[in-house]
Amino acid sequence: MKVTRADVANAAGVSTATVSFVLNGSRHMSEKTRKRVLDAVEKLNYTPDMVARSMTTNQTMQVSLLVNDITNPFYSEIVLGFETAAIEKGYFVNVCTGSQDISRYLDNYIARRIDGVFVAALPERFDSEKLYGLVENGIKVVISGDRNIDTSRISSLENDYLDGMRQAVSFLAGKGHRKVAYLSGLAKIHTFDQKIEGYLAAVKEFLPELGEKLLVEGQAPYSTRMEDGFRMMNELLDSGKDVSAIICQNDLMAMGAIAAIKDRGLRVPEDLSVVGFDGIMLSESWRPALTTVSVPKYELGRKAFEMLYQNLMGGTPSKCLNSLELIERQSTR
Amino acid sequence: MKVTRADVANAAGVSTATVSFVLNGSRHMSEKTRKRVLDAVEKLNYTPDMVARSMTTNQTMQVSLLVNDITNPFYSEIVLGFETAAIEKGYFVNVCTGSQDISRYLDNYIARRIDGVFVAALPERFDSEKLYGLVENGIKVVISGDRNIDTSRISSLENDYLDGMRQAVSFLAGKGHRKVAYLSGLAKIHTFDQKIEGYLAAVKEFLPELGEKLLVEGQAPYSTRMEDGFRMMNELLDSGKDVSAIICQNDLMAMGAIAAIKDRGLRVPEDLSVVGFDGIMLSESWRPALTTVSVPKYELGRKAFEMLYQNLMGGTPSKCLNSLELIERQSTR
DNA sequence: TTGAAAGCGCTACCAG
DNA sequence: CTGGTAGCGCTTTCAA
Repeated sequence: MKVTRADVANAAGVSTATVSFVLNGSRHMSEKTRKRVLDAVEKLNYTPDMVARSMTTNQTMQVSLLVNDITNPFYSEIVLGFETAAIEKGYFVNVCTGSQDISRYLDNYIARRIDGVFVAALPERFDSEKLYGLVENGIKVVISGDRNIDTSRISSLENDYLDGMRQAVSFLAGKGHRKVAYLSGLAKIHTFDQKIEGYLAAVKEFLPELGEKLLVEGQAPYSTRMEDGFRMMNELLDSGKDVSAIICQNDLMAMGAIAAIKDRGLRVPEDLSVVGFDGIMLSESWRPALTTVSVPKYELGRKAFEMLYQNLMGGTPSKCLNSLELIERQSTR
Repeated sequence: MKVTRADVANAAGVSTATVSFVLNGSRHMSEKTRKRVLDAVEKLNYTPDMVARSMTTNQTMQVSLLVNDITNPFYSEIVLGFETAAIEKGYFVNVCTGSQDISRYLDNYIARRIDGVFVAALPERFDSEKLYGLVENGIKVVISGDRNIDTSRISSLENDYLDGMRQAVSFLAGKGHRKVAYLSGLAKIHTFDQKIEGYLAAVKEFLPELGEKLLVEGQAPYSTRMEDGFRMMNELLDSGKDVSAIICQNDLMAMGAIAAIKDRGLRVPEDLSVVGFDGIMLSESWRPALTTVSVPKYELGRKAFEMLYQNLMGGTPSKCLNSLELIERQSTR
């Protein structure tokens, strides 16, 4: 029923080995045989079976991208960049949404012999030993978001959030803001939100007089969605603390925060300035358009695949630090 | 190096067949042997190789979800529902973003022996013969968005956009709106945007006096993103046509349209009412919060997998029509 | 320039 | 209740 290599060989009057050689171009064949085989392939409408091929080549030509939360548009563009680069090199891409237990995906990678993975999920959500487990099983991995990783075994692709936060605080301070709050949305464990660290350092540098730090933490493992921004902004407002500008962990939270501000009859940026992070497409169409510290998402996705690919081709794991750029729009004054 | 079935058999002092039987529970084994095998598995840290297994079982336990545009949050929730249901049944899910040539994904499904696919991409973007090609290769498929599909071969899961549009127009007419426009964003080929058909019918029913139809079409294959809504709204406003309410193909376009309206100093809903489609999470946090015809996205994803699963278990392709619900919020008056 | 055949790791039929 | 073993479709070494 299913057309196989043998059928093609038969139809072309050659051996299965010959068919392989012409199909994979792994050996020079006479033009005549080549044509005979190709004609047979065409006639029988033959499609090579990647599963069987994987058995012998020991590679699946499948790479995976594990994102933290597919619901956050931040990841969409990363996915696009990654996929585009991967397809160019003939890989099939597998995106995993992060909606389930992360370890589960990781186990599957081993069982399914995925060639490489780009993990863009919060390291709090899984045991990083598992990552090294992948490596031991011959799977190449690139991670984004865990600065404690052993870069001799796993490639690391980070964004310079320390500097990004510095830009944000410095920008607001330059506009005359003295009371700048940060809605983190991540748990206290500072290791995972470098932005907290960046905020603390930048406040010290630019707003030394700000006594009590206006830092709002989230709940474990993370609460960085739009509704979290909405809720946390309300909490901040309810607390009666004096604040004139808010920095949010990401654009989604910033949007939620703005909704909360508007619902109280306050205006952005007249009464309160808001800056986000990520620079998702939505941030531009949102009204007021968001001032945000933008991450080069598409490029990040591409870069991640490139790092993976180098590793796949025999190179050693590498590391890379992306710079961020503040984009001024309408939500700040 | 890699620990295999044979190693386990060896360590447990049994045959590979025995190992298979206890691991798959496909035959009853004595408690003693069972334990011996399980211990060996544990000790050697053995993971079954799904690739090899696929070779013999002729199924990969992998299903795929092909969305039109991962960038549209509408799909995120569908993905979540689909994935959750699939994982419950032990399937590995593969989401394809739709950023590339759709046929390419389809070809890959065959080569990689994917068990089943849920296609939620616009049928304009690929040759539907390809879909039947999948079926011929033993792949089960569920499609959403093509009402012309042969449901004896492919399962169909549609949303009742005809009724949804009827609800939208009737709702606006009930509010006293006489000049209701529709920003479609899809090409003229009415077959693919049932909403156009619904709009025309509903206008005829509720607004018979509306002479010139206020229908703004998009460019092929589709232009239904936020910036398209922004652009099309500007075009409509520039045209000087008299209009008091706008229905948009989806929420994203509605948001873009609102941004365009606000940029002209007009207000929503005071000057213009706007209703969207889909009911994405964002639509609730947007200000003004969007009135929208909501699609049960998570449930739709789940349902899609269930249909696929029935088919996979030997059932015949089925069909299903989802009802929609209008949610009134702040963008209409 | 081409072919034969030995696996890759697993399942499941046929024996015992 | 357990084992032997023939494949699944493909690649690639070794011979011809």
